[in-house]
Amino acid sequence: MTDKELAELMFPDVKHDTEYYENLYPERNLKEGAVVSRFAPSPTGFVHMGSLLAAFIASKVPKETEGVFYLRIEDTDGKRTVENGVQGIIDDLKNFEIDIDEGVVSETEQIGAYGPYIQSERKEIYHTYAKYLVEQGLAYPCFCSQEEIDETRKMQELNKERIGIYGSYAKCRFLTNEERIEKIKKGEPYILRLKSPGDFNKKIVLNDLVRGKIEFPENDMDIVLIKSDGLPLYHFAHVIDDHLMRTTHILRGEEWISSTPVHLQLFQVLGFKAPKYAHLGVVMKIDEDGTKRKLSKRKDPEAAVSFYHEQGIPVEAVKLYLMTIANSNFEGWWDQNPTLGIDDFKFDFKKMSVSGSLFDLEKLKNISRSYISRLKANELYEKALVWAKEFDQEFASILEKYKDFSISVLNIEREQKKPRKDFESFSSIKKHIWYMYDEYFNGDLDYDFGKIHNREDIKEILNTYITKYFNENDDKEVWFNKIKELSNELGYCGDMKEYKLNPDAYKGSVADVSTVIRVAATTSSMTPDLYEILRLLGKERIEKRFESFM
RNA sequence: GGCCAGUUGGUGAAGUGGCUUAACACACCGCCCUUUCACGGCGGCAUUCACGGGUCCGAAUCCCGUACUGGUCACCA
Repeated sequence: MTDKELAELMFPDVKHDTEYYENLYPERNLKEGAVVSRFAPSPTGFVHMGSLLAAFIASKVPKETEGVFYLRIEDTDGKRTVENGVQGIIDDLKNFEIDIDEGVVSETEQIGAYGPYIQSERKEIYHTYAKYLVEQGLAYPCFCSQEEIDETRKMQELNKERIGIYGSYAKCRFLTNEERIEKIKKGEPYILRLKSPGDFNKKIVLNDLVRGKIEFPENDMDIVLIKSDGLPLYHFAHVIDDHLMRTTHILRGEEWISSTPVHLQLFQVLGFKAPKYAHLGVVMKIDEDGTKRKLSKRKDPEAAVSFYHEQGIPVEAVKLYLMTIANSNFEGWWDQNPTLGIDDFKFDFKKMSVSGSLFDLEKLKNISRSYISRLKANELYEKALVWAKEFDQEFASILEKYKDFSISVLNIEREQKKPRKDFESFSSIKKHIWYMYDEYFNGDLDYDFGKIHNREDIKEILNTYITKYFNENDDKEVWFNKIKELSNELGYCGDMKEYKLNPDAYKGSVADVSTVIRVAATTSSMTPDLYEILRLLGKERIEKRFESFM
């Protein structure tokens, strides 16, 4: 019996030969140096920081080289897939403005000429290549039961041997085709294994784009190619798909490094040209017990990419953060080129950190603060509004109702060489400016006065200010001079330097007087420029607030 | 346990044999500026690059060993 007959018996449904698919999915006609890469998650729900980093880099490099970035769904393991998992991934990518050129664009839609981009829809393709391997005598059916495999493992553990199906442990490898065919005809269940040509004593070199040369023993395990459910194992699917989709660069997490020898071998056995590999360091977190570990979807809410979307951390800020993790020279570059964006920066694999970096939320927030501070007031307004419409409708309606006013509020101490950096996210805006809106400025308000506690003193300051010194039309200098006069009139020191020299000679200083006005108008002793705030609030509102306080 | 990789301050890191008395950024601390809070400015924060040996006139940088950390060893991806 020949291998061909065996193959025919095992894969009776295969209609085409491998040539057919090679022609169906021809080499891409791209310019020299164009990178084709992909993001290929399994649909387990949402994207987390670590995968987002991989997706981000994988999308950036093609962008730089006029290549192609596509999304493929790896759902060959039914147990892993989660309801709405695909949609979750698509949403997360969309939220972070990682655009795909090809692949799965919605639960029901795929675009591009190299599909299908969902592995469970590619069964026939895998079978075609599996059949080819059987025909060539490079793969064989294995009839071992799970129990037998476990048995072998136990024995190997006992003898301190390498664990796995290789050499003489690959029992079914030595069956004759007659025996194989007979078993199949009897209906014995089987899977497909690679007849590994590798030699454990020989070395194979992986030239990783990030890590450089890594040397491994060749793979000699007869790994599973097709599972009993007829779907391929990851390794097999990866090789077939990335070849047929003409991927040039595989960017993935470092957890894949150790299986790369298997992949390289598969490429070779199938006669494919192997792509370039770049294994990215994973994003880590310090656990409660002080140890480093991979950021986990289940344990760490901040690992979910949707968390940042909800928090209103601008997508640009997250990308900026990822870029600084990916290439540490980016931060300095951005500082030198504040008007340029990530797209203008050239990513460099060699500058990528090899070991997994700790996820630093503080740093992210800081970057977010800087980013927001560089926005024009109207840009900030628009972005904040988009966020609020999704996560804080009440605030959104207020922003819309008082559009110009809101932009003015957001503009306080903004468009200047060193703008304020008090908003770390869109969600934090409200807590900094709520008092500018009467809708929020009511009910039981909590006034936080500084040094001056005496109610009579406070009343005196407010009364004198509003009756004698307040004029809406004053410019800032006049205004502040009046505050000084007011201070002097009531026994506070109008000059800070003088006050610091002689604090005991006065009831307090102009700073204390300002604080009283500030707090009466806003309840908070920590606000940006008082003059601007009073100006925007307007006389009527200020009077009302002072009165209601008194 | 086998295989692979990594180890520079609280964090991210620069650094590829002399220019390093170890950049820069975040965090933290101090001072200054200042009508509050911020912003900003200045300064502090690793006598030392996991440890031990070796090579060399010279090592964070090269070699060996040890320790520790991470990854991986499935009909998961």
